Amino acid sequence: MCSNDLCEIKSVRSELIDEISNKMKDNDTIQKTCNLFKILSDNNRVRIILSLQDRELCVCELSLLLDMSQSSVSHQLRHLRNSNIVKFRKENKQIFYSLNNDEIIKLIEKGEEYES
Amino acid sequence: MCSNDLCEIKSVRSELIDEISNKMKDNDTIQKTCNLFKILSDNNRVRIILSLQDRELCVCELSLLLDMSQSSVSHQLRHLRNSNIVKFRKENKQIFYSLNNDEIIKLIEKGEEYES
DNA sequence: TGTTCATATGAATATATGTTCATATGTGCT
DNA sequence: AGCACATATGAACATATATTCATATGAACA
Repeated sequence: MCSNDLCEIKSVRSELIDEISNKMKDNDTIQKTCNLFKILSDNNRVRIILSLQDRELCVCELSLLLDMSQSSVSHQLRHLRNSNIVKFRKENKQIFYSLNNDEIIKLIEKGEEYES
Repeated sequence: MCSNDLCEIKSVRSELIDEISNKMKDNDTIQKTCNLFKILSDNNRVRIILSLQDRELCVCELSLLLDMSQSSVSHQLRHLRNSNIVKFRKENKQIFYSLNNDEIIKLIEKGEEYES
């Protein structure tokens, strides 16, 4: 028997559901992970990250390399900054971006390896 | 010197950009990876996947467990089916969903481990 | 065959997100 | 001080996506 108002189903295994619910990861943890994956869900953002592997590039070089407008690159870099994925360094008029570390590359590669 | 119309920047390192461009991964590969990450960018979808680890559940059990409407669960399961992440089995009136394999769990855990 | 349970699905809605456009900020140079 | 280069940013716009609502489909059962 099932006494919920979400659905009328009678054949729910309540004990199993309770058990899974208790073992379920903390929602904040899941949300944090999802936010990271969301960063990696955009083609242009991933291409920016891949471009910054092993070197630093300035905004216009990224813009030129990836065929994106300067504004678009800048907006995406802001997301990557906020997510602590990239850092930057000012040199004269230019701002050079680079990866904070290689962890993000490894994660992308794990995604790439999935079912391939 | 730089002869592009994307930006007016003169200090672009053209040779470096060409080199990176040549080494850049195939765009289809990147897009495919991004699509996978996009699947994992939604909290409810990830919770469905985590719930299906080690067992099969029917739609209403998922709905009850995750406090989502039946319709919403069903829509999300469609995405997971289309991405080949889950499979299903019919038993009488119910449809039991389960993971195709554990690769997706491992990927989620990799994301969780990132900067933690 | 009519009813209930279980799930799927299309349309509508609200929200989130990426890009563009215009402009602001800031640096170096003449 | 004025100008060109380099980047950042807010607003507007278009698109994508998640949820809800209503309804369709389908199986079991009386």
